[in-house]
Amino acid sequence: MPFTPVQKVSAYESIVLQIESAIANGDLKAGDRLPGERKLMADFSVSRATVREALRVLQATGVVESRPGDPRGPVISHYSPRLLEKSMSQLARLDSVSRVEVLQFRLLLEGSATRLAARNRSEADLDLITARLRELEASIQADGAKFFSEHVSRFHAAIRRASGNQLIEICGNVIGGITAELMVRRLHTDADQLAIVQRSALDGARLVEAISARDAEGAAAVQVENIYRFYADDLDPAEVDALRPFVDASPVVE
Amino acid sequence: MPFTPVQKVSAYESIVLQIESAIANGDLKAGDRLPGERKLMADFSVSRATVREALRVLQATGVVESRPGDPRGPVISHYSPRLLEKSMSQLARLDSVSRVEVLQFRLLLEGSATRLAARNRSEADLDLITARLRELEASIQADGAKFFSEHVSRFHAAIRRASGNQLIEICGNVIGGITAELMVRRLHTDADQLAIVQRSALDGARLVEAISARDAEGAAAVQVENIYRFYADDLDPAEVDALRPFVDASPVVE
DNA sequence: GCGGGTTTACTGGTCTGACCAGTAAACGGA
DNA sequence: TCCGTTTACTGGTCAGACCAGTAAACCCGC
Repeated sequence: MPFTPVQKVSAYESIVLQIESAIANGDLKAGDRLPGERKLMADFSVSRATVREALRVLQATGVVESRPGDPRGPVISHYSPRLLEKSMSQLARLDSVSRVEVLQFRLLLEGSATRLAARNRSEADLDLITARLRELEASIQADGAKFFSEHVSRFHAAIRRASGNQLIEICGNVIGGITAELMVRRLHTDADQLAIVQRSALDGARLVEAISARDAEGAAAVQVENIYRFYADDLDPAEVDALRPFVDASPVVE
Repeated sequence: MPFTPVQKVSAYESIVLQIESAIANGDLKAGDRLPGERKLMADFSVSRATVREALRVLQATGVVESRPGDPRGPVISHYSPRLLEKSMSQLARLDSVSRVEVLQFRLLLEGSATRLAARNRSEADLDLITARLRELEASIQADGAKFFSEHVSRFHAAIRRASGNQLIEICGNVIGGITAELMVRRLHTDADQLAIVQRSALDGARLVEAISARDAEGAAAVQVENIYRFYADDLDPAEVDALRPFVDASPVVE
């Protein structure tokens, strides 16, 4: 018998559902305004407390934004990766998720982003990437490894942007942010910071060259190899072994 | 001047922040209980309405769960991919995100999941994958394309599970769910459903063989090729072109 | 007629205090 | 010792109130 389990939905949940489906089917779209809380409480015939709880969850899930005092009411948000960021770092921080899994995922995303960037980049993309590389180099010249993590993040972000795939770009940004913490720790524990960082900048230059030449496989290989080498010393043999497939999948073309 | 923009945090936000950081630094962990709302309102010295709004956003972001009548109070949740699912389908459904981007991402994830599965699968993994393939074949025998999408999803999910990378697994599950809609539409519009579906099942058999033989590259190639072919007819040449790199990166080994 | 300060009518944020249906643990009788 | 009953409490909802803050309407001097 195809009975479905009953699910009692509370008043505020029903409001959330109604508003979400109004957005899903196009009745409401980003930028539109919801009525104020007092109007909503009349529309749904619930108390204000209930309306507010509904608005709170819509706000927490990035669906609407409200500002006190605004007579125009809450506004349907434009997309922001905030929620994705939050949920993915939640996942990555799980005890059951190992460093290796995070690094595998990173290699995967950065590798493809780079491959796509080399294929699809516009001149403007290339300019931005080059500019970010220059900033990175200048920062190393001036302050050594001090601001390396910030600048290399921006450099990589520019490459992801050039990939033309927003899914890869945004997931890459998120994972990049998470691994940035690892990176800072990595640099902190290593005496030979400067050598590592300079090596990374050199790889960056080769990378930009390959992207500029639209050499997708070459670019991806340099990128993946660079990231891999950055963490490799820190990992034990088993971990290294688990990472190899992601590096070898993009053989370095010399 | 390094001034930081002031950010007034409201009462309920402060509560959310405090509870979240208590979890982050280990004072609270999954399974632990929060005091009831009345106790919390005394602890934070705010009204119950404020406590409830805080609990609502914690609940919406999957941090806590509460059940009416439970004298033990709200409980800190175990991780669930619900939020990740929600935020990623939010992203994938954006108008600015094209079908091709979603499919690229899917090829990327399924390809690596398969590669890893072939390397890392346990015997139990292999058994489960095989069982899912048998179910898929039986379903086609009995009902043709009718339940294809459900069964093939479960088959792929089993492979992702065997990959041993939870990031790839969960993201793959999410994207799988999203593309399942595309799949249903695809099958609906095609007169030759049965042929497509049978072909897919054949690929599945080759896939299981390769995973069983721990042939990572072979498995990945079959998987990616299969998914690609499934949608290829539906796409225009430019879209096909954007997908090729993801297919060619795993050359078919005959 | 037109800018710029002032008023005003609202907004969202918070509080108090109340009632209800439902739960789980303590209680009590067999 | 077991099982039904009570009970004290839970979360969900409501009504009504106050406040700080906003934006648009207003009005005044020019």
